[in-house]
Amino acid sequence: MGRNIPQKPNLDGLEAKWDPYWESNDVFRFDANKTRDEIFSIDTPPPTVSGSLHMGSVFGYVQTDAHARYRRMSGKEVFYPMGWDDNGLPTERRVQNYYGVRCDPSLPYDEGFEPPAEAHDPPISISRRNFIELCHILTDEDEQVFEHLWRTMGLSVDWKQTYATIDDTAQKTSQKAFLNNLARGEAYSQEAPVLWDVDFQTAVAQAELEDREKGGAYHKVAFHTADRGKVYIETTRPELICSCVALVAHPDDERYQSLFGSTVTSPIFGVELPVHPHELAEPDKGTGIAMICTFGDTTDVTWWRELDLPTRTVIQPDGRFTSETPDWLVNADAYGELAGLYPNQARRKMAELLAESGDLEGEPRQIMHPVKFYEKGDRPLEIVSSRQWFIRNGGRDDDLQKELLVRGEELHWVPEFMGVRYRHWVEGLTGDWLISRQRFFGVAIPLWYPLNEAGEPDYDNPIVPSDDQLPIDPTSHTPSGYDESQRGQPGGFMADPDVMDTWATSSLTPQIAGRWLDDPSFFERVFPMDIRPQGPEIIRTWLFGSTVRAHMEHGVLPWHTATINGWILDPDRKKMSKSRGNVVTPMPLIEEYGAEAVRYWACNGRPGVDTAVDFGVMKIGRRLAIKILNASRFALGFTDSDVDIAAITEPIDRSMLGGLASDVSAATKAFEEYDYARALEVAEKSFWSWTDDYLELVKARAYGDGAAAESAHGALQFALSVYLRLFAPFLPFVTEEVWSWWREGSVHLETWPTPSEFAGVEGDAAVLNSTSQVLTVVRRTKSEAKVSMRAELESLSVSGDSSLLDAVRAAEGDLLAAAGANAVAYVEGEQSVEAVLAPTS
RNA sequence: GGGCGUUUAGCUCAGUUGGCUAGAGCACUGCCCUUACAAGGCAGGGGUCGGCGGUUCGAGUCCGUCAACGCCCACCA
Repeated sequence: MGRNIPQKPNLDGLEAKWDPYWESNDVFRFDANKTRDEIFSIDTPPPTVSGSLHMGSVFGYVQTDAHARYRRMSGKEVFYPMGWDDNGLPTERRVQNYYGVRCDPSLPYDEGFEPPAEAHDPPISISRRNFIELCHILTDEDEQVFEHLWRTMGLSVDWKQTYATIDDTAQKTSQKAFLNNLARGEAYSQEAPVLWDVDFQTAVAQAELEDREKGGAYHKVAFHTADRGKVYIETTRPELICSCVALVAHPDDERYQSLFGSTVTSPIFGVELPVHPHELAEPDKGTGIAMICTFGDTTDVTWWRELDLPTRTVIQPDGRFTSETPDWLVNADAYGELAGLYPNQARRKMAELLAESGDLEGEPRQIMHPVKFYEKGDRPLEIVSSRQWFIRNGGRDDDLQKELLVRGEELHWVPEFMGVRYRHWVEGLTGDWLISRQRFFGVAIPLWYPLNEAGEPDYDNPIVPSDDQLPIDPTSHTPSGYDESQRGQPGGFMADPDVMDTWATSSLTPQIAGRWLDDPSFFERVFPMDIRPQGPEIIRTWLFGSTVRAHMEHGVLPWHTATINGWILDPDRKKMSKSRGNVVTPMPLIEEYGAEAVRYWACNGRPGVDTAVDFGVMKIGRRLAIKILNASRFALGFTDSDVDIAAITEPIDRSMLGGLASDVSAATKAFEEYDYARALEVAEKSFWSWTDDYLELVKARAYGDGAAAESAHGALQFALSVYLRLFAPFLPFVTEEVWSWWREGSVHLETWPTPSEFAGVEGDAAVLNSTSQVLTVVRRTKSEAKVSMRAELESLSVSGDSSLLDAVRAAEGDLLAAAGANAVAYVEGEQSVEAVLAPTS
């Protein structure tokens, strides 16, 4: 076998060389003919393609790839698909900004519409179908950018196993699962107050909320009692006085006992309002008595529901105050000042009105307080009553909650403490999972509603499509038994206009990637999956949602293990965010340091541990990769033939292999525990001592000939084969490059090294270890004397117990050559080494 | 207010069931062109392991407590 070893090997171009090779040779192709126990399946997170690429996008994926490569080498058939999460709001928002368009569902489809070459300003209004087409065009482009990144990073994905959360399979899967939920009573629709984003004009779910500290002001406002007295409330939202339905105080609050059961009238508007006791009212908050509006916050919703209060809505879905004067206002004149305003404008106006009327006590008191936002939104959420679809998630059902908590305990969490986040989330749920969104680019709720003779929909008896019709868009498909001309007509039907939230579809990634509906045999071979790798921030959404869906649909956990990666921080250990302008993107780093270096950095981050982008670590990774090239060149440079392991006879050679065998065990154990970082550390530490000590010790012998030289050649080849395989999960390009110098096929399809390979060549690790220690002293002596490492020794004396002396004696020839000594004196006694330099002539 | 995590050399981090004379890399200092590697190698200096208190023959490692930082959750009138 001829070897083709470059004179001056380097890392440049390895990504571009090996990625196409792997693809064209089907190296990572999944063979679905294997049985379930032969398969290792991965529920890869589908990245949001419309999102920005940053180091967080690389971090977790590389860690998962290391697992995938390890399992593949360990003999598993690895199911490693890749999905793209392209449906949903992020894509819509990106399309709006990218092209300068707005979706207007009332417009007709324009067949000849050409997307603007650059963002149009002001935005063009286009039909829903045109808008969706643009979403597809742009996500296709975004997906290519992601695929290019993943390939450059060397992810060992089977690129024939891809899906997108908006493709037909995903839509069909999502709709079928929803219809199953509906049939089993796990999905239901309801008219109810929901959290509402006024910019996107859609409902949002509890899982998508975040609190932000915002400035506000307490306004102390007088309500009037029947006996012309005043009762003060404090509110940050005086503009909602017109939607006030009651006052509330704690039942034990002495101050308000006399008011319970009586009524007060609101300032400005003169509306008569009851005063109720309720446990949730906190005596020490504000004045201890609060106004209940429909709806100012989620507590209002609780009071409204529990006290059975009327609904007086003033805020419209677009966030403005209604332009129609509400009919419940007694003094309606003032309302004209508020009509059409946004809440913050109305708040200022209302404060003026209250000041004028003398109902505002003192100046508003400025405070900072947490305000609920949609995580992708820019303005505070409002609460709007509307009809929405929900999937039960245990938020309103103790039995289901218990079942889901048990699932969380069954799941193997890596690291273990991440399971706590799941438990807390499930325990803290306050309602079912709101899945409907009043948006466009998503999987449609696959339902129609019959219209009665008055043209009103019967929401309780939706018209359900048959399985073979899926996927459907009810706004363009006609339900069977009806004619399209009956759409919107009395006695006819109407489509559910909503789409499902992205998570309602991505919670089914195991079913989508696993071909649940189209190929049951395939599904059985990959599901439940082995691992779900993901970030910690989506435990409450993706992980929990997936658990709910699999629990309901299949009665099992969707995976055996969840590996949760850490959070990525910028080089200054700050959270990366666009607004901070500290987002680090991967491509420039890959160009500067190489993909292997970035992979090395990612694999150095411990499982679940927050990790800063660290160029220093990348440099180390790059240096390691270069070292592998050079050491390999050395190890393979002596002979073109494979040396039989029987030729490995020298004690130090066998000693080196003995030590390597235990390193292999340690790395394997770490990988089995999903600790890729430890596996890398073990391999790296072992490799550096191999190059620093063993290679130096055997160098002279290896350059010679005869049996002693052949033993060294054999040991070098043997060890190199092991090291390349140990590093293959982390540094796939450089290991493949070296493998190609002397072996056929891909190193990534080779067997993971096992201790049994070492049978017959294992020696006592002490020989190499002891000799290395002696060599270190020799080096120190030379270093302190400031002479070359090639300087000759006049004498070399080793003291220690007999086992140490025997160990060194076994490697004496190599030690003499590496140390530059003529002889070693062995002395039984205290352990020490004495090296004396020869006088320089 | 509750929970989880982190706190080890100037920096970034290891340290697996308690045995450590506490490690690595970067940075710093010195030396070495040695035929795998100068985009390198060898060697060196540098730490009261966040504070306090306990358990133990022995604690970076276990327990309690406090503090700082980060994240998550919470009804935000």
